[in-house]
Parts: sequence; structure tokens; C-alpha cells
Amino acid sequence: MYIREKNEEIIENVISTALISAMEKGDFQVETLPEIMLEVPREKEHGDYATNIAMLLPKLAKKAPRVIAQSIVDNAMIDDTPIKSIEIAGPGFINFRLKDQWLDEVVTQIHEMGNDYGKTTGHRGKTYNLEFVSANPTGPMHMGNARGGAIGDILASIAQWTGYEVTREFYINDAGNQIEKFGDSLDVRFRQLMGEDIPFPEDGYQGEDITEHMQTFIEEEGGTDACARYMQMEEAQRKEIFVQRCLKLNISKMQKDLETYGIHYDVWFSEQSLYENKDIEKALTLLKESGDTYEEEGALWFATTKYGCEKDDVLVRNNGLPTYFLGDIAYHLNKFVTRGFDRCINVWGADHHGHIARLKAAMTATGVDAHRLDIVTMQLVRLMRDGETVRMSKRKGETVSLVDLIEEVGKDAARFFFNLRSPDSHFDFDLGLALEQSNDNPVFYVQYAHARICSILRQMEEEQPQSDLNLTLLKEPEEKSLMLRLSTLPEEIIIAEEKMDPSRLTRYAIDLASDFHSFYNACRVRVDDEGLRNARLALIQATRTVLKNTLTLLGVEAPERM
RNA sequence: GCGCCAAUAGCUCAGUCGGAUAGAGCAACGGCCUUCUAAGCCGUGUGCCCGGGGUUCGAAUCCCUGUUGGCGCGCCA
Repeated sequence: MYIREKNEEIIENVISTALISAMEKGDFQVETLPEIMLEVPREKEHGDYATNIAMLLPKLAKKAPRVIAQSIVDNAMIDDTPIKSIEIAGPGFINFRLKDQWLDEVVTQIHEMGNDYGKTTGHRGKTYNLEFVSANPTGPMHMGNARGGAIGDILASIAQWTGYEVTREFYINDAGNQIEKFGDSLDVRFRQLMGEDIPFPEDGYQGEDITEHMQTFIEEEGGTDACARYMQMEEAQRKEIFVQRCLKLNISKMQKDLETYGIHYDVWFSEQSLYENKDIEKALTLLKESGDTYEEEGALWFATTKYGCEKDDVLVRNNGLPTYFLGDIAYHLNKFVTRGFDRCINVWGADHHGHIARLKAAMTATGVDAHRLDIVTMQLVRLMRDGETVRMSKRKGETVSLVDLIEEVGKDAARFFFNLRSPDSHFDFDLGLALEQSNDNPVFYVQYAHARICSILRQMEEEQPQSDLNLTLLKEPEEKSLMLRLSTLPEEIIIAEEKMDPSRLTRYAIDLASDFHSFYNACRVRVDDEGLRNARLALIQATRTVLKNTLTLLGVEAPERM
């Protein structure tokens, strides 16, 4: 159990025990006690913890806040606890101060736990599916996918650290209209390369990659003469060949690029497989059994409005083909029912937020508790160049690809940068700033802290520190601040998981690095005083562990030298 | 028109289960390297927390309303 957690539990116990004995003595009387809330005061002068309980009671107890607070303080038993003092302040806050020793215990605990420091077991035994990126396999991945990748992968790591058994999953949209368009685009480019004068479809994929695919194809098949036989084929058959081949190439390219980005998926799930395994039909049967489907104008509808949505949605078109919506329902039933995940989280672009309610509705209708499904919506990245917005369109082929970005700024900077702001905040990516390798990039600041520590440790290895560790020698404010920061990693991870906001960890890393740099400038580690030297050595070793653990969660390297 | 998300320092953003004097980075200015990496540290100041109502001991935070911006509202995905 973590020290902070233990302290908080003790303080809460002290408060509730004090409340009960105060009431037994007749100081005041209430029917039901409100939940005891502890907060960490912004001002250090207000102690380590504060509670507002005495300000919540007056309405029920008919006594003034400070009177109630006094009564609580009078009845508080703090002997043999880590609590140093209790006082009443302001309008009725009760402030708690802890004995200094608790911070020393944090350092000791970090040494004991090492790479596991920060892990908790609250969700042990539960399975967690995280689906993210899921870019269309019809072309290269762009900057939006880069943000989704960083958010999803880090969220997955965070979930693992809170005890979940996590599966990272990529949903391949290898069925439906996009694929049709992909085939059309490939086919027309092929025929153009073969010398036919035909116009390119208005809504086709105009990217260079389509043409390059077909150029490679023709080369590999032995040139235009050898490819003449493809021109003789039925169009549909030819397209099928092109699609199969190029889809495979695109998918393996995505796998490779995502690995470069530090993301490894456990499952690549094919939309097409939902058709082959009859999952679509099974989903349809379940939906029909719910009684919330009906036929109209030749299509099959799902009465989404029954679940509070704005309008009903089509499941099967009047041409007999399932919609993407039905496919998505089947996919999620596969996750929840067939594979039995306890929780499923999807990272979606905010432009898909309209689908959240209806997907949840479909889960409810088919008997899946919709609370098990969560969607993290991510505001799309707005690309800025020379102070102006650049519109990106995959269809027109106007993209800055994920690969280009990683080549320019590196995996670490890209991941760090995309995870700097909460997913729901609009995010401007300034190309000029990102493509020049600038020191403004905060990832260097954090990595530098780690490298600095390693440098000191290298020099001290030869100097053979003695045992007899006495952490009470760490008294400087910079030392205390650093220790305090070290103590909060476990709860930061828990909160990041609860709020599904991985950017909190990035900011934690920056704050921790900042506390270390301040310490570094204020306190020298390699001092003559052996006791102090040992204590500071222990502190920076603990700091290195915590920095390393945080960077590991973020998927960013922790360099030993810079 | 309806729905979702946002609006906080010059800029980019934290803070939002209601708490004590609203924070950080960047930008500006001034200091700190004969001492463990100056990719660092320290200091200086700036806010009608978008406007207007309401709820209460207390509101950037909750409710209502208006404004502005992004996105969505297809038998596309």
C-alpha cells in the first residue's frame, strides 16, 4: 500500500471517529454524515491535508462551522498516527499536518518497488480492450492518427498499471464503400498508366500513393505489355486483385509505421471477418429480438429514438447491404459477448461523436451494459503552416503523413507532443515549430533530467557510498518538494485512468523534471558530508526510478546521456 | 434549426465531484557556470476566468440564458 493512501485513510478514520465521539458527547447531532472529503490545500501554510466537513454539517446540525470544527478537533485522537497537528482555519476548514517522516518512507518505498512503483491492483482480474487509430487502410496515416495513436497507446499502458489485462486493438475497415472507392481509384490509375484516356472519379482517392501502387504493380508484373491481360479481365475481377494486393501492402505498412511509433497491437481485427464469421447476422438477430427494429422503404431500421437519440438509424439498406453502423454493432458484440471483455474503450475523432449514443443504444438493446463501453473523443488536430490552417483531406491526398512526422521530430517528441493536451482540447500543430528540432520541445526537458541523474550516478559509482541511510537529513525545501512529487505518481496514474486522460502523465513528467532541476541547482549531491551524500544519492535514485517509470508509461525513451 | 465540445494572462493551455490569495510553459526583462551536464536554475507582472442572471456561508467550477468558434445531424465511413 502506498504511503499517501495509508495516511489519507488514517486521517479519514480520525475524522470519523472524532465525529462519532463528538456526537456521543452531545456536541451536535445529525442523522447521516456526509462523505469525508480530503483535499490537498493549494497553500503550504494550510498543511498537508484539509477537510471541509465542518462546513457541510451546519445545515444539518444547526451549529456554526467553526463550532463544529472545534468539536471535531477536540475529539480527534492523533497519538500514534503520522499526524503532527490539527488546526482550524478560515471559515471552518480543518487542516492536518503530517510528521516529516512520511516523505522519507516514500523514498524507501520507491527503492523497494523499483520498476513497479506506480502500479496498483484496483482493477486486477478485469479485461480491457482499447481500440485506437483504426485508420482506413486505403492510404497512409496522417497527423490525426498520430494523436490518436499516442493517446490510445498511453491510455492502454495506464490501464495496465492499474491492474487491467489490456488488449490493444486495431479495427481494419476492409469492407464497405471506402474499399469500393479504393478499388475504383486503383483501377482507373491502372488504366491511365496503361494508356487509356479516362477521367479520374470525382470522389476517388487522389493521393500519389494510389498511382505508386499501380506503378509498382505493373513493374512487378513485368511491364505494360505483360499487364495487357489484366485489361482483358472483367473490371470487377481486376479490381478485386488490385484491392487484395494493395490492402495487404497498406496494412503491413501501417503495422510497420506504428511499430516505429512505439505502438504494438495485440489484435488486428478485420471488418471483413465479421461477414465471414456471420457476426453481422448474429447481431441482426439479436437486434430484431429486442423488438426495436422495423422495416420501412425497403430498409431495416433500428429505433434508436427509443433510447433517447435524435433519429432512427438504418441497419440494412434497401439494396440489402448492411450499414457501417450494423458492422460496428456486430464488432462490439464480438468484443463484449464473444470475447467477453469487461470494458471496451475506443479512441475516436470528435467528428464521430454523433455515433456514441446510438452505439450505446444498440448495446443496451442487445443486453450489454452500455457502461462497459466508453468512447474517448479526441479533437482533431488542426495543422498550422505560416500561421494559417491547412485543410487536410485524405481523399485529395493532401496529408502530412505519420512517417514524415516521425522522421522529422522523432518518436519521442511526437508522442510527447501529441499527449501534452487533454484529448478533448483543440490542438494546433504548428508545422514550422515541430519540424525544426527546437529546444522548446518539452520532451528534452524531461529527458535531460533523467540524463543528469544518470551522469551523477556514474560518477558516484566509484565513490562507494556507505550504508546507514538517514533520510531525515533531507531538509531543504527543494528536497521536500521533490519527495512530495515522487509520492503522487500512483494516484496520478489512477486519476488518469479514471478520467481517461493520458495527458495528465505528460504534465506530471514535466512537473517532476522541474522539481528535480530546481533541486539540482539548490543542492549538491556529491558533498563531503557522507550522511547527506548518501541521503541525496538515495533521493536522486528514487527520482530516476520515478522518471523512468513515467517515461515508460508514455512510451518515451529515458536516455542515460544527452 | 437541433445536438456535442470548447471559451481562463499577449500566445498555447492546466485548474472544473463548489473551497482559503486562479496556476504553468512560451514570449519580455534582469541575474546565476574555477563546484555533479546552462537542453538547467532564480527573480520581475499580467487576468471584467466570454457576457448576463440564478443556486449558497462560498462559483472559473453547478443551473438557466445569450454570444463566438470547432464538429456532427447520409440507406458515407
